[in-house]
Amino acid sequence: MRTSWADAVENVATGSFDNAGISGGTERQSAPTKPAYVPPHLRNRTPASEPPAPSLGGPPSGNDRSGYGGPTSGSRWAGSRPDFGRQGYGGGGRGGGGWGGRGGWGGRDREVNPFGNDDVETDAERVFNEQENTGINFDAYEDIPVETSGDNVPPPVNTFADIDLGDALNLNIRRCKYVKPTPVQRHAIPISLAGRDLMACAQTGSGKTAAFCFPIISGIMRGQFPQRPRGVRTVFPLALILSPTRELSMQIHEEARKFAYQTGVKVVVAYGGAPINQQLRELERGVDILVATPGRLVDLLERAKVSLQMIRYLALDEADRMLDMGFEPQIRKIVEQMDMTPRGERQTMLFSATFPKEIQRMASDFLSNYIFLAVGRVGSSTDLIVQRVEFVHDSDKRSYLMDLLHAQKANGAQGKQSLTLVFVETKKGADSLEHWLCLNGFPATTIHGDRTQQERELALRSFKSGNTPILVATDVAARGLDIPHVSHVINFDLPNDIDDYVHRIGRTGRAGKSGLATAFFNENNTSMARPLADLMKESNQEVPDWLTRFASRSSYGGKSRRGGGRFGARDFRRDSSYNRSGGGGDYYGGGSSAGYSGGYGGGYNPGAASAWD
DNA sequence: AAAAAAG
Repeated sequence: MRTSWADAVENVATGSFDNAGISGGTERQSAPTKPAYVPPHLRNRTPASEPPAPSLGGPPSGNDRSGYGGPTSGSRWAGSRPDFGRQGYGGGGRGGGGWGGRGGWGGRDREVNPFGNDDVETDAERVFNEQENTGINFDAYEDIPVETSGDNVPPPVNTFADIDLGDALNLNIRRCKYVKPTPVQRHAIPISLAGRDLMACAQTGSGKTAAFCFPIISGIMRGQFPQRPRGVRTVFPLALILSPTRELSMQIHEEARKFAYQTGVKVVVAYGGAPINQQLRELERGVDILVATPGRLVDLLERAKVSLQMIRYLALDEADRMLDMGFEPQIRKIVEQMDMTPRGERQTMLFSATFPKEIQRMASDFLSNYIFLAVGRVGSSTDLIVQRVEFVHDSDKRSYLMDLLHAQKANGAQGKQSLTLVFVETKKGADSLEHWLCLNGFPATTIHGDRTQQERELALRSFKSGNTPILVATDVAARGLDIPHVSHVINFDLPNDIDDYVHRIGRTGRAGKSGLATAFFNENNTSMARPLADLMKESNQEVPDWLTRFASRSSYGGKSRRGGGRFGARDFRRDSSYNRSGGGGDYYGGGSSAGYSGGYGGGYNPGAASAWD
């Protein structure tokens, strides 16, 4: 079934795109004819040396589609790849030449080096650093449970060298000291490079950001895009990355800037709570990839500072959160009611560690003939995190907390570097606990949505640096934040959703490091007893007897169990209750997907079913 | 019921 890379790509190019659901309802305004977009790596070349560009001329979306659908076009998706992109931007500095492509860039400022120093390490250093930097037992990767479903799933790769990401990006990968792709990267990158939509479920701390950034950057470097209008005050990013919190957007931006360094791909971030004028100035200097939180983006769209009509890539990080009750209307507005390129004509990638079925169903509105990917963690789920639950009445929580913090301090072995993240339920509770900790001589700070953005960022910096090694946080810090050296996550108040718990404890045990998670449980948390006990059992944790008793007593109103504990979720399309609806044709390209008719995706390998069924 | 996200 799986053949070669090129075949897989070819299959995608020649048939299985779902175009059916799109052509009807979506009418897009024709943009005026524009000169062809010059990709960054070609900007200082003479026309004679350029590869034949697909003819562009009509509406940007329509003909770009034919551009990557056509097998002979030599487009960025197709199997036939001209060698542009492989040379001319390799040797470190990308040389001075004035770029013709973008207006007003003649005196373009020098790109700030996002890496501490620009040296690419020697091989000896690389070997030395390999374990320290990855910390992951790569030998165990063979055992990692992986589930894919959907049509013609491209096969995974084993090394970055197996994928042609381009010299500039490869150099940045080395600068980041990434040696091997993580499991989610091994699977997700080929899928994205093949132009497919993707719903990816992978554990916290498993390299998801790079998994969606690499294909986006690579695609923009190679892509042929219509020239974006200049001289207007509206900017036209090619890629949009949305995340649920400002700090996470900042973090993604910082990472993406490293990956995009010296590729000519410009990454800009926009989020609320910060002066908009500075962000506007950044935008006006040019943007290929926009990283944003929903509120600020809607603001920018309504002011017509940003247009989404040239978006080719849409990525939602923490996608399940983005589509939950609070966020969903805003996301729907951005994706469906503004001028966003319709699904099928853009590439959409959804990533999260958890993916409830109801959210998957909603998310499929944004996707076209997508591949579902679930990648487990090395070993069993959350193997690297030791989870403890203690029964603590609300009135005793503070003194219990103090005991834990004293013990941590006395332990000392982890030293100054050891950080403790304390989650509470409410903003008020966060302030009050921080105040109390400080009164009692514990160096604590707090982050939550009632603090100013400046205070939030200061708190996070102070925590990261070890200056205040205790951070009291609401769920604003539950997802995605990569904070090295968090050795202990304390759920002072348990969340009401097991998925939130999973994300919270995922702030420790990152990048192969071990971590400890302690939860305070009492009679107010009975609804969490069952899912918590199940989760702990699945991750080989010791479940206290009293919790088991609570679990068996509690009626079960929560969400159904995750697939065997190896994954955050499984493809809802494989759930029989969704297959009889007949709406399935929506997702599988209106019959072009013979491989799926049995209920399993064409790329699914039946021989391995016993591993997770 | 709370948290996040615009000002």
